[in-house]
Amino acid sequence: MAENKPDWPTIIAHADMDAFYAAIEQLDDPSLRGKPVLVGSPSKRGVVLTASYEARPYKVGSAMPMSEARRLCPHAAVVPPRFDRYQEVSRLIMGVFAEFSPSVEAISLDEAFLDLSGSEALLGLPHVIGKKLKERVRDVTGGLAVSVGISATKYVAKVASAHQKPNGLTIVQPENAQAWLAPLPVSRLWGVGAKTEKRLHALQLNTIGDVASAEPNWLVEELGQAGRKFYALAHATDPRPVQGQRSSKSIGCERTLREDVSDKNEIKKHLRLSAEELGRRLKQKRRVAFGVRVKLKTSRFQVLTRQLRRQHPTDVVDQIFGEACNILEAFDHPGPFRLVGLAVFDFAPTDQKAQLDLFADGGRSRRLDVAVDDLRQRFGPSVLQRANNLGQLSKTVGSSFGHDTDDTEET
DNA sequence: TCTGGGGTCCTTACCCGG
DNA sequence: TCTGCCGGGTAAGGACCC
Repeated sequence: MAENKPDWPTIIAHADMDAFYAAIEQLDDPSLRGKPVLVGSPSKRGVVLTASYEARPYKVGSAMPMSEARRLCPHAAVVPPRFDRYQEVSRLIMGVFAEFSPSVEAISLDEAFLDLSGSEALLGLPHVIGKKLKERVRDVTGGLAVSVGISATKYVAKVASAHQKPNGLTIVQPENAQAWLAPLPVSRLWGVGAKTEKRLHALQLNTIGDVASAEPNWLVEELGQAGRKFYALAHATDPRPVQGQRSSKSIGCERTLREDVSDKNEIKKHLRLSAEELGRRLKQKRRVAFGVRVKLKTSRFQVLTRQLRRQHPTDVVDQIFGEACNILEAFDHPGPFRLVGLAVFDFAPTDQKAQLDLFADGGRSRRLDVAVDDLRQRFGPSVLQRANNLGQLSKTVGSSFGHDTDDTEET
Protein backbone atom coordinates (compact mmCIF):
# COMPACT_ATOMS: atom_id res chain seq x y z
CA MET A 1 0.00 0.00 0.00
CA ALA A 2 1.56 3.31 -1.00
CA GLU A 3 0.62 6.30 1.06
CA ASN A 4 0.00 9.76 -0.21
CA LYS A 5 -1.18 11.50 2.95
CA PRO A 6 1.57 12.59 5.28
CA ASP A 7 -0.99 14.11 7.66
CA TRP A 8 -1.67 11.05 9.80
CA PRO A 9 -2.92 11.75 13.35
CA THR A 10 -0.05 9.65 14.71
CA ILE A 11 2.53 7.41 13.06
CA ILE A 12 3.27 4.26 15.01
CA ALA A 13 5.58 1.49 13.85
CA HIS A 14 5.81 -2.02 15.22
CA ALA A 15 9.09 -3.80 14.51
CA ASP A 16 9.33 -7.53 15.10
CA MET A 17 12.46 -9.58 14.38
CA ASP A 18 11.92 -12.72 12.29
CA ALA A 19 12.50 -16.02 14.16
CA PHE A 20 14.87 -14.00 16.35
CA TYR A 21 16.67 -16.70 18.39
CA ALA A 22 16.94 -19.12 15.47
CA ALA A 23 18.13 -16.36 13.13
CA ILE A 24 20.91 -15.43 15.56
CA GLU A 25 22.02 -19.07 15.76
CA GLN A 26 22.15 -19.21 11.96
CA LEU A 27 24.02 -15.92 11.85
CA ASP A 28 26.66 -17.14 14.32
CA ASP A 29 27.00 -20.63 12.88
CA PRO A 30 27.06 -20.65 9.06
CA SER A 31 26.59 -24.43 8.98
CA LEU A 32 23.01 -23.88 10.23
CA ARG A 33 22.04 -21.46 7.46
CA GLY A 34 19.30 -22.66 5.14
CA LYS A 35 18.51 -25.55 7.48
CA PRO A 36 15.67 -26.17 9.94
CA VAL A 37 16.77 -25.04 13.41
CA LEU A 38 14.87 -25.49 16.68
CA VAL A 39 15.98 -23.33 19.61
CA GLY A 40 15.01 -24.81 22.96
CA SER A 41 16.08 -27.17 25.66
CA PRO A 42 16.55 -30.70 24.31
CA SER A 43 15.52 -32.11 27.73
CA LYS A 44 12.55 -34.41 28.20
CA ARG A 45 10.24 -31.59 29.26
CA GLY A 46 11.53 -28.82 27.01
CA VAL A 47 9.56 -26.86 24.43
CA VAL A 48 10.49 -25.03 21.23
CA LEU A 49 11.28 -21.35 21.84
CA THR A 50 11.75 -20.49 18.18
CA ALA A 51 11.75 -22.50 14.98
CA SER A 52 13.63 -21.17 11.94
CA TYR A 53 11.57 -20.53 8.82
CA GLU A 54 13.05 -23.67 7.23
CA ALA A 55 11.39 -25.73 10.00
CA ARG A 56 7.96 -24.14 9.75
CA PRO A 57 6.69 -26.10 6.71
CA TYR A 58 6.87 -29.15 9.01
CA LYS A 59 4.21 -27.53 11.21
CA VAL A 60 6.72 -26.91 13.96
CA GLY A 61 6.11 -23.81 16.06
CA SER A 62 6.95 -22.10 19.34
CA ALA A 63 5.65 -23.57 22.61
CA MET A 64 5.43 -27.03 21.05
CA PRO A 65 6.95 -29.84 23.12
CA MET A 66 10.45 -30.50 21.78
CA SER A 67 9.77 -34.22 21.55
CA GLU A 68 6.89 -33.63 19.17
CA ALA A 69 8.85 -31.08 17.13
CA ARG A 70 11.65 -33.62 16.62
CA ARG A 71 9.13 -36.21 15.53
CA LEU A 72 7.69 -33.80 12.93
CA CYS A 73 11.07 -32.57 11.74
CA PRO A 74 13.68 -35.24 12.62
CA HIS A 75 16.50 -33.66 10.62
CA ALA A 76 16.26 -30.28 12.41
CA ALA A 77 19.23 -29.05 14.41
CA VAL A 78 18.30 -28.55 18.09
CA VAL A 79 20.21 -25.68 19.70
CA PRO A 80 19.96 -24.76 23.39
CA PRO A 81 19.18 -21.06 23.91
CA ARG A 82 21.93 -18.49 24.60
CA PHE A 83 20.06 -15.64 26.24
CA ASP A 84 23.16 -13.54 26.88
CA ARG A 85 23.85 -13.45 23.17
CA TYR A 86 20.19 -12.65 22.34
CA GLN A 87 20.30 -9.79 24.84
CA GLU A 88 23.45 -8.45 23.21
CA VAL A 89 21.78 -8.39 19.77
CA SER A 90 18.64 -6.95 21.35
CA ARG A 91 20.64 -3.99 22.63
CA LEU A 92 21.92 -3.40 19.08
CA ILE A 93 18.46 -3.34 17.51
CA MET A 94 16.97 -1.21 20.30
CA GLY A 95 19.82 1.19 19.59
CA VAL A 96 18.76 1.30 15.94
CA PHE A 97 15.15 1.96 16.94
CA ALA A 98 16.33 4.84 19.12
CA GLU A 99 17.96 6.41 16.05
CA PHE A 100 14.47 6.70 14.52
CA SER A 101 12.44 7.83 17.50
CA PRO A 102 12.94 9.19 20.99
CA SER A 103 9.91 7.17 22.04
CA VAL A 104 10.59 3.41 21.81
CA GLU A 105 8.56 0.89 23.82
CA ALA A 106 10.34 -2.46 24.00
CA ILE A 107 7.85 -5.32 24.29
CA SER A 108 10.41 -8.11 24.46
CA LEU A 109 13.97 -8.77 23.34
CA ASP A 110 12.99 -8.74 19.68
CA GLU A 111 10.02 -6.46 19.40
CA ALA A 112 9.20 -2.77 19.93
CA PHE A 113 6.77 0.02 19.16
CA LEU A 114 8.16 3.31 17.83
CA ASP A 115 6.26 6.58 17.89
CA LEU A 116 7.27 8.25 14.63
CA SER A 117 4.74 11.08 14.80
CA GLY A 118 6.20 14.29 13.48
CA SER A 119 9.26 12.63 12.02
CA GLU A 120 8.13 12.75 8.37
CA ALA A 121 9.97 15.99 7.73
CA LEU A 122 13.23 14.46 8.91
CA LEU A 123 12.84 10.85 7.77
CA GLY A 124 10.28 10.87 4.96
CA LEU A 125 6.95 9.14 4.39
CA PRO A 126 6.07 6.02 6.41
CA HIS A 127 7.14 3.52 3.74
CA VAL A 128 10.46 5.30 3.36
CA ILE A 129 11.03 5.23 7.12
CA GLY A 130 10.10 1.54 7.18
CA LYS A 131 12.63 0.68 4.48
CA LYS A 132 15.38 2.65 6.20
CA LEU A 133 14.62 0.96 9.51
CA LYS A 134 14.89 -2.51 7.96
CA GLU A 135 18.16 -1.62 6.24
CA ARG A 136 19.70 -0.27 9.42
CA VAL A 137 18.74 -3.36 11.42
CA ARG A 138 20.19 -5.61 8.72
CA ASP A 139 23.45 -3.64 8.55
CA VAL A 140 23.97 -3.26 12.29
CA THR A 141 23.26 -6.91 13.11
CA GLY A 142 25.17 -8.32 10.15
CA GLY A 143 22.15 -9.62 8.30
CA LEU A 144 19.10 -10.13 10.53
CA ALA A 145 15.66 -9.40 9.10
CA VAL A 146 12.91 -7.46 10.82
CA SER A 147 9.26 -7.19 9.84
CA VAL A 148 7.73 -3.75 10.21
CA GLY A 149 4.12 -2.58 10.33
CA ILE A 150 3.18 1.09 10.29
CA SER A 151 -0.19 2.68 10.95
CA ALA A 152 -1.81 5.23 13.26
CA THR A 153 -2.37 2.92 16.24
CA LYS A 154 -0.34 0.34 18.13
CA TYR A 155 -2.82 -2.43 17.45
CA VAL A 156 -3.00 -1.97 13.68
CA ALA A 157 0.78 -1.53 13.46
CA LYS A 158 1.23 -4.81 15.30
CA VAL A 159 -1.16 -6.75 13.08
CA ALA A 160 0.51 -5.14 10.06
CA SER A 161 4.02 -6.24 11.10
CA ALA A 162 2.85 -9.86 11.24
CA HIS A 163 1.01 -9.57 7.93
CA GLN A 164 3.88 -10.28 5.54
CA LYS A 165 6.42 -12.09 7.69
CA PRO A 166 9.27 -12.77 7.23
CA ASN A 167 11.10 -9.61 6.18
CA GLY A 168 7.83 -7.74 5.57
CA LEU A 169 6.89 -4.10 5.44
CA THR A 170 3.19 -3.28 5.64
CA ILE A 171 1.77 0.23 5.74
CA VAL A 172 -1.91 0.58 6.65
CA GLN A 173 -3.50 3.95 5.94
CA PRO A 174 -5.47 5.09 8.99
CA GLU A 175 -8.60 5.69 6.92
CA ASN A 176 -8.41 2.15 5.52
CA ALA A 177 -7.50 0.44 8.77
CA GLN A 178 -10.95 -0.85 9.74
CA ALA A 179 -11.62 -2.23 6.27
CA TRP A 180 -8.14 -3.76 6.18
CA LEU A 181 -8.75 -5.57 9.49
CA ALA A 182 -12.28 -6.75 8.62
CA PRO A 183 -11.48 -10.00 6.75
CA LEU A 184 -8.90 -11.18 9.29
CA PRO A 185 -9.84 -13.98 11.73
CA VAL A 186 -10.88 -13.02 15.28
CA SER A 187 -7.76 -14.73 16.60
CA ARG A 188 -5.85 -11.68 15.34
CA LEU A 189 -7.59 -9.46 17.89
CA TRP A 190 -5.20 -8.50 20.70
CA GLY A 191 -6.23 -10.51 23.77
CA VAL A 192 -7.98 -13.32 21.92
CA GLY A 193 -6.29 -16.65 22.57
CA ALA A 194 -7.51 -20.21 22.13
CA LYS A 195 -10.27 -20.00 24.78
CA THR A 196 -11.74 -16.69 23.68
CA GLU A 197 -11.50 -17.65 20.02
CA LYS A 198 -13.72 -20.65 20.75
CA ARG A 199 -16.25 -18.46 22.55
CA LEU A 200 -16.32 -15.97 19.68
CA HIS A 201 -16.88 -18.73 17.15
CA ALA A 202 -19.77 -20.04 19.26
CA LEU A 203 -21.26 -16.53 18.98
CA GLN A 204 -20.91 -16.72 15.17
CA LEU A 205 -18.13 -14.14 15.26
CA ASN A 206 -15.44 -15.43 12.91
CA THR A 207 -13.78 -12.35 11.45
CA ILE A 208 -12.77 -9.01 12.89
CA GLY A 209 -15.40 -7.51 10.61
CA ASP A 210 -18.05 -9.63 12.36
CA VAL A 211 -16.99 -8.11 15.69
CA ALA A 212 -16.98 -4.59 14.23
CA SER A 213 -20.56 -4.91 13.05
CA ALA A 214 -21.88 -6.58 16.21
CA GLU A 215 -23.99 -4.68 18.71
CA PRO A 216 -21.50 -3.33 21.32
CA ASN A 217 -23.86 -3.80 24.30
CA TRP A 218 -24.39 -7.41 23.33
CA LEU A 219 -20.62 -7.95 23.13
CA VAL A 220 -20.27 -6.59 26.67
CA GLU A 221 -23.11 -8.84 27.89
CA GLU A 222 -21.42 -11.88 26.39
CA LEU A 223 -17.75 -11.09 27.05
CA GLY A 224 -17.61 -8.48 29.81
CA GLN A 225 -15.14 -5.62 29.53
CA ALA A 226 -13.16 -7.61 26.99
CA GLY A 227 -16.13 -7.24 24.62
CA ARG A 228 -15.80 -3.46 24.74
CA LYS A 229 -12.10 -3.74 23.98
CA PHE A 230 -12.56 -6.12 21.07
CA TYR A 231 -15.22 -3.83 19.59
CA ALA A 232 -12.85 -0.85 19.77
CA LEU A 233 -9.95 -2.81 18.25
CA ALA A 234 -12.18 -4.11 15.46
CA HIS A 235 -12.91 -0.46 14.64
CA ALA A 236 -9.14 0.18 14.57
CA THR A 237 -9.52 2.29 17.71
CA ASP A 238 -6.65 1.96 20.17
CA PRO A 239 -5.81 4.99 22.30
CA ARG A 240 -2.79 3.43 24.04
CA PRO A 241 0.26 5.65 23.56
CA VAL A 242 3.77 4.35 22.97
CA GLN A 243 5.31 4.28 26.44
CA GLY A 244 8.99 5.03 26.35
CA GLN A 245 9.85 3.89 29.87
CA ARG A 246 8.08 0.96 31.45
CA SER A 247 9.14 -0.52 34.75
CA SER A 248 8.35 -4.14 35.54
CA LYS A 249 5.75 -4.86 38.22
CA SER A 250 7.05 -8.25 39.27
CA ILE A 251 10.17 -10.35 38.95
CA GLY A 252 9.85 -14.10 38.91
CA CYS A 253 11.94 -17.22 38.68
CA GLU A 254 10.38 -20.60 38.04
CA ARG A 255 11.59 -23.97 36.91
CA THR A 256 9.97 -27.11 35.67
CA LEU A 257 11.58 -29.99 37.52
CA ARG A 258 13.09 -33.05 35.91
CA GLU A 259 10.84 -35.20 38.10
CA ASP A 260 7.69 -34.24 40.00
CA VAL A 261 8.13 -33.65 43.75
CA SER A 262 5.83 -33.81 46.77
CA ASP A 263 8.36 -33.47 49.58
CA LYS A 264 8.36 -29.96 51.05
CA ASN A 265 12.08 -30.09 51.80
CA GLU A 266 12.71 -30.79 48.11
CA ILE A 267 10.51 -27.85 47.18
CA LYS A 268 12.42 -25.64 49.62
CA LYS A 269 15.69 -26.45 47.87
CA HIS A 270 14.25 -25.00 44.68
CA LEU A 271 12.80 -22.00 46.51
CA ARG A 272 16.25 -21.31 47.96
CA LEU A 273 17.84 -21.24 44.49
CA SER A 274 15.06 -18.99 43.21
CA ALA A 275 15.43 -16.63 46.19
CA GLU A 276 19.14 -16.30 45.44
CA GLU A 277 18.38 -15.49 41.81
CA LEU A 278 15.70 -12.93 42.77
CA GLY A 279 17.94 -11.28 45.36
CA ARG A 280 20.59 -10.87 42.69
CA ARG A 281 18.14 -9.38 40.19
CA LEU A 282 16.58 -7.03 42.76
CA LYS A 283 20.00 -5.66 43.67
CA GLN A 284 20.86 -5.28 40.00
CA LYS A 285 17.68 -3.28 39.43
CA ARG A 286 18.16 -1.38 42.70
CA ARG A 287 14.75 -2.44 43.96
CA VAL A 288 13.34 -3.87 47.18
CA ALA A 289 10.04 -5.76 47.28
CA PHE A 290 7.11 -5.83 49.68
CA GLY A 291 5.39 -8.82 48.04
CA VAL A 292 6.49 -12.45 47.82
CA ARG A 293 4.55 -15.07 45.84
CA VAL A 294 5.05 -18.83 45.56
CA LYS A 295 3.71 -20.77 42.59
CA LEU A 296 3.27 -24.53 42.32
CA LYS A 297 2.05 -26.44 39.29
CA THR A 298 0.58 -29.87 39.94
CA SER A 299 1.38 -32.86 37.78
CA ARG A 300 -2.09 -32.33 36.31
CA PHE A 301 -1.19 -28.75 35.31
CA GLN A 302 -3.28 -26.99 37.90
CA VAL A 303 -1.50 -23.75 38.88
CA LEU A 304 -1.67 -22.73 42.55
CA THR A 305 -0.34 -19.46 43.95
CA ARG A 306 -0.07 -18.02 47.46
CA GLN A 307 1.35 -14.63 48.31
CA LEU A 308 1.98 -12.26 51.19
CA ARG A 309 3.06 -8.70 51.81
CA ARG A 310 5.86 -7.85 54.18
CA GLN A 311 5.71 -4.83 56.41
CA HIS A 312 9.19 -3.86 55.23
CA PRO A 313 10.50 -4.28 51.69
CA THR A 314 13.55 -6.46 51.15
CA ASP A 315 16.15 -7.65 48.69
CA VAL A 316 17.79 -9.99 51.23
CA VAL A 317 17.96 -13.60 50.06
CA ASP A 318 17.41 -15.11 53.53
CA GLN A 319 14.32 -12.95 54.07
CA ILE A 320 12.83 -13.76 50.67
CA PHE A 321 13.51 -17.45 51.24
CA GLY A 322 12.06 -17.28 54.77
CA GLU A 323 8.83 -15.76 53.48
CA ALA A 324 8.68 -18.36 50.71
CA CYS A 325 8.90 -21.13 53.32
CA ASN A 326 6.11 -19.49 55.34
CA ILE A 327 3.96 -19.27 52.23
CA LEU A 328 4.69 -22.89 51.38
CA GLU A 329 2.95 -23.93 54.60
CA ALA A 330 -0.26 -22.28 53.34
CA PHE A 331 -0.64 -24.76 50.45
CA ASP A 332 -2.95 -27.61 51.34
CA HIS A 333 -2.43 -29.54 48.10
CA PRO A 334 -0.42 -32.75 48.61
CA GLY A 335 1.20 -32.64 45.18
CA PRO A 336 3.03 -33.98 43.32
CA PHE A 337 4.25 -30.78 41.65
CA ARG A 338 6.07 -30.42 38.36
CA LEU A 339 6.97 -26.72 38.71
CA VAL A 340 8.17 -24.53 41.57
CA GLY A 341 8.21 -20.76 41.15
CA LEU A 342 9.01 -17.73 43.29
CA ALA A 343 8.28 -14.10 42.48
CA VAL A 344 8.57 -10.72 44.16
CA PHE A 345 6.34 -7.70 43.49
CA ASP A 346 5.24 -4.33 44.84
CA PHE A 347 8.59 -2.58 44.55
CA ALA A 348 10.24 0.43 46.10
CA PRO A 349 13.63 1.84 45.09
CA THR A 350 16.57 0.49 47.11
CA ASP A 351 17.81 4.01 47.84
CA GLN A 352 14.59 4.70 49.63
CA LYS A 353 15.01 1.67 51.86
CA ALA A 354 18.55 2.75 52.67
CA GLN A 355 17.21 6.12 53.74
CA LEU A 356 14.52 4.47 55.83
CA ASP A 357 17.14 2.27 57.49
CA LEU A 358 19.30 5.29 58.16
CA PHE A 359 16.38 6.91 59.89
CA ALA A 360 15.78 3.78 61.92
CA ASP A 361 19.39 3.94 63.11
CA GLY A 362 18.85 7.49 64.16
CA GLY A 363 16.28 6.31 66.68
CA ARG A 364 13.30 7.64 64.79
CA SER A 365 12.19 4.36 63.27
CA ARG A 366 8.95 4.16 65.20
CA ARG A 367 7.76 7.48 63.97
CA LEU A 368 8.74 6.61 60.43
CA ASP A 369 7.16 3.17 60.59
CA VAL A 370 3.92 4.71 61.73
CA ALA A 371 4.07 7.28 58.97
CA VAL A 372 4.83 4.72 56.26
CA ASP A 373 2.17 2.33 57.53
CA ASP A 374 -0.31 5.15 57.59
CA LEU A 375 0.56 6.04 54.00
CA ARG A 376 0.20 2.46 52.86
CA GLN A 377 -3.10 2.17 54.68
CA ARG A 378 -4.47 5.31 53.12
CA PHE A 379 -3.12 4.96 49.61
CA GLY A 380 -2.48 1.25 49.18
CA PRO A 381 0.67 -0.83 49.27
CA SER A 382 2.14 0.60 46.11
CA VAL A 383 2.17 4.12 47.45
CA LEU A 384 5.94 3.97 47.99
CA GLN A 385 6.39 2.93 44.42
CA ARG A 386 4.11 5.65 43.19
CA ALA A 387 5.76 8.21 45.37
CA ASN A 388 8.99 6.87 44.01
CA ASN A 389 11.29 9.55 45.13
CA LEU A 390 12.11 10.47 48.64
CA GLY A 391 11.37 14.09 48.16
CA GLN A 392 7.79 13.24 47.46
CA LEU A 393 7.64 10.75 50.31
CA SER A 394 9.21 13.09 52.79
CA LYS A 395 6.80 15.82 51.80
CA THR A 396 3.94 13.45 52.47
CA VAL A 397 5.16 12.25 55.86
CA GLY A 398 6.26 15.70 56.83
CA SER A 399 9.93 14.84 57.21
CA SER A 400 12.79 16.71 55.68
CA PHE A 401 15.07 14.10 54.17
CA GLY A 402 14.94 13.90 50.46
CA HIS A 403 16.77 13.33 47.25
CA ASP A 404 15.53 12.09 43.93
CA THR A 405 16.18 8.47 43.14
CA ASP A 406 16.99 7.40 39.65
CA ASP A 407 13.97 5.57 38.33
CA THR A 408 15.11 4.59 34.89
CA GLU A 409 14.42 1.02 34.00
CA GLU A 410 16.04 -1.55 31.78
CA THR A 411 13.87 -3.84 29.70
C1' DT B 1 2.74 -35.38 21.83
C1' DC B 2 2.43 -33.98 26.46
C1' DT B 3 2.83 -29.46 27.22
C1' DG B 4 8.78 -23.41 29.32
C1' DG B 5 9.72 -19.17 31.47
C1' DG B 6 9.27 -14.46 31.56
C1' DG B 7 5.73 -11.40 32.32
C1' DT B 8 0.83 -8.37 32.19
C1' DC B 9 -3.93 -7.57 32.93
C1' DC B 10 -8.55 -8.82 34.28
C1' DT B 11 -12.18 -11.11 37.02
C1' DT B 12 -13.95 -13.01 41.02
C1' DA B 13 -14.31 -13.87 45.84
C1' DC B 14 -13.70 -12.40 50.19
C1' DC B 15 -12.82 -9.33 54.10
C1' DC B 16 -13.42 -5.14 56.39
C1' DG B 17 -15.17 -0.70 57.70
C1' DG B 18 -18.63 2.92 57.26
C1' DT C 1 -27.32 -4.45 68.47
C1' DC C 2 -28.20 -6.61 64.22
C1' DT C 3 -28.60 -6.60 59.18
C1' DG C 4 -27.90 -5.18 54.58
C1' DC C 5 -25.44 -2.51 51.29
C1' DC C 6 -21.53 -0.50 49.24
C1' DG C 7 -16.84 0.47 48.14
C1' DG C 8 -11.94 -0.33 48.66
C1' DG C 9 -8.21 -3.43 49.16
C1' DT C 10 -6.24 -7.84 48.54
C1' DA C 11 -5.63 -12.71 47.21
C1' DA C 12 -6.09 -16.24 43.88
C1' DG C 13 -6.79 -17.82 39.48
C1' DG C 14 -7.45 -17.46 34.43
C1' DA C 15 -6.22 -15.92 29.98
C1' DC C 16 -3.06 -13.95 27.27
C1' DC C 17 1.41 -12.29 25.18
C1' DC C 18 6.33 -13.13 23.48
